[in-house]
Amino acid sequence: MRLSSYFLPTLKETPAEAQIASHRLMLRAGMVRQSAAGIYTWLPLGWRVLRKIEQIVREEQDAAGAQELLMPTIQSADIWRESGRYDAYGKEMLRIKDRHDREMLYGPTNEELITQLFRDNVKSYRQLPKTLYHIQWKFRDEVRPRFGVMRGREFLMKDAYSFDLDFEGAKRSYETMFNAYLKTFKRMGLTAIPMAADSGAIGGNLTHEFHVLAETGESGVYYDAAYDELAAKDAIDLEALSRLYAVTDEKHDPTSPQCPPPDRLRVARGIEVGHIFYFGTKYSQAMNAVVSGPDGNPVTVEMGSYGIGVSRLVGAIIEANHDERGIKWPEAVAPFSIGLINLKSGDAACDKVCEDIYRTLSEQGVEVLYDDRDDRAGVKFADMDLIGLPWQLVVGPKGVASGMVEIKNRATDVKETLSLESALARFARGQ
RNA sequence: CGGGGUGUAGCUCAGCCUGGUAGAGCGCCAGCUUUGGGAGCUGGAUGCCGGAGGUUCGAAUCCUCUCGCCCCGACCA
Repeated sequence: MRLSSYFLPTLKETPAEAQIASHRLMLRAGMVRQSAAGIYTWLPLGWRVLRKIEQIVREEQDAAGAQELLMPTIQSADIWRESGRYDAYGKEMLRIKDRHDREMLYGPTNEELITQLFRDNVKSYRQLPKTLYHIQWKFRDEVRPRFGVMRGREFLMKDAYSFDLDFEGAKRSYETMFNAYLKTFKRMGLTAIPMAADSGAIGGNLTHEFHVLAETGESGVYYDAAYDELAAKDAIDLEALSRLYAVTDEKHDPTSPQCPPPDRLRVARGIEVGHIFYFGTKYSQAMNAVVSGPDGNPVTVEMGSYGIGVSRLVGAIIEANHDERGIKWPEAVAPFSIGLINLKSGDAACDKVCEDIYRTLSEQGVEVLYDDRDDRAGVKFADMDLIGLPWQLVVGPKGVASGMVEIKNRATDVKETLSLESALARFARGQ
C-alpha cells in the first residue's frame, strides 16, 4: 500500500477525549474514529488489525474443533422471555421495536439464539458433542463506555457454545477451549492469565477470566509468580496451571491456603480479554434443549459458553505494546509487516530503489506500507513510529549511492545498516 | 444511574468574569526554498461559538431549558 493514497488520517496532537494510551494511539494512528459514545468506525489501518486478530481467533477455534456459523445481530424478544433473561438483563440491553411493534433487541450475547438453533436441529446424543461459534458484533448499552474500543458499547466478540451429553463431556469441552484460549492469546504476543472468576449474570459454577497484564487494566489481579514460568512453556500443563493461585481482586483472599507467600504473590492490573463458563443446563432446561440418550430417554444437554473480546484485544495489545512514540505491533497482528520509508521522494535514484523494493516484496506476499509521500523525513519517521509496524526499511540518497539501506526493528528500536540484497533476503516471505 | 467537568476552525485551545464586526498554534490549499528524525518564507481557505428559547439597540459572552462528549463511582468481552 502506498501511503500517498492510503486513507490514514494521523494526528500529531492528542485528542482531548482519549485518556489511556491505546485509545490515544488508535486515534492518532488513524485506526478508529468515534461516531457516538462507545461506538466506533474502524478505518482501514485499524480494520486490518481487527481482521488479523479475528483470523487468529478463528484458526484456533477451528483447531479446537469448534465450527463457525453466523447468527444475526438483531434478535426477537421471545426467546429471551423463554430463558427468563428478557427482564433480568436490564437496561444494558438495547431494546427496539420493528414496524409492527414487535419487540426486538440488538444481541448482547447469543445463548438464547444458539440454544434455539440447537434444540430445533439436534435430536440425538450421537450428534454430540458440538461446539459452535461465531464472530459477531454485539451491543451492550454500558452506563459508561470509556477507554475507546476497550469498553465500547458496540464491540466485536467471538462467542462459542458447547453442547455435551453429560458433565464429563462438558468438562472436556471446557478444557479444550481453555487450552485454545491460551494458544490464541500467546499467538498475539500476549501473556493472558486465566483466573478463577465470578460467573456474573450468565450464571454457572465453573468459570475463568483471561486477563492480559497491562498497567492500565481495569481489574486488579493476584497471581502466583510460578505462573510466568509455566506460561513460557509451549505445552501448557493444565493440571499444574489450574493449581496455581490466580484471582481477580474481588476474589483475592490472603488467608486462603492456596494463596502463595508474599514473595511469590504478584499483584498487577489486568484487562479481561476472554471469559469462559460452564453453566450446565441453565439454558437447555429453560428452553428445552433435549436429545435422546443412549437408552432412548431424553437428556437435557450440558452447555458452556466462551467469549473473546476481539475488538477489545486491539486495545489490549496496544496497552501491552507501545512506547511514548507510538505502537509496537507484534508481528502476528501488525497491519503491515514493513514500513518502507523513502527519505527523498522525487529523487530519481531513491524512487527507483523504493519502487523495486516495494514491487519485489509485494510480489512475495510481504505486506509493505510504502511511504512515498512528498514529505520531510521527520514526518515520515514520526508517522511510522506512531503506526508501529514491526520493521522499518529506510532508503535515502546517501545509502542508495553506496547500495545500502537501513532497517529498524520497532520493538527494540535497533537499527542496522546493510546491503539492499541482504535486506530483501531478510524480509523475503517465510523468514 | 448518582457526582464532577466540558462543548468556539480538521486537532489542541484562548476569548466568556466585565455584552460591541470570531482568534492563536498546528493541520489544510497555492507558490518558492527544502528533504538523514513532526521544516522555512509568502499568500490563501475554513466557523449555525452544540441546539432551542429568553434578556438587550446588540449575545460566543448574561438567564432558562435541552442535547452531545469526557472524568470519578456501582456493572461487563
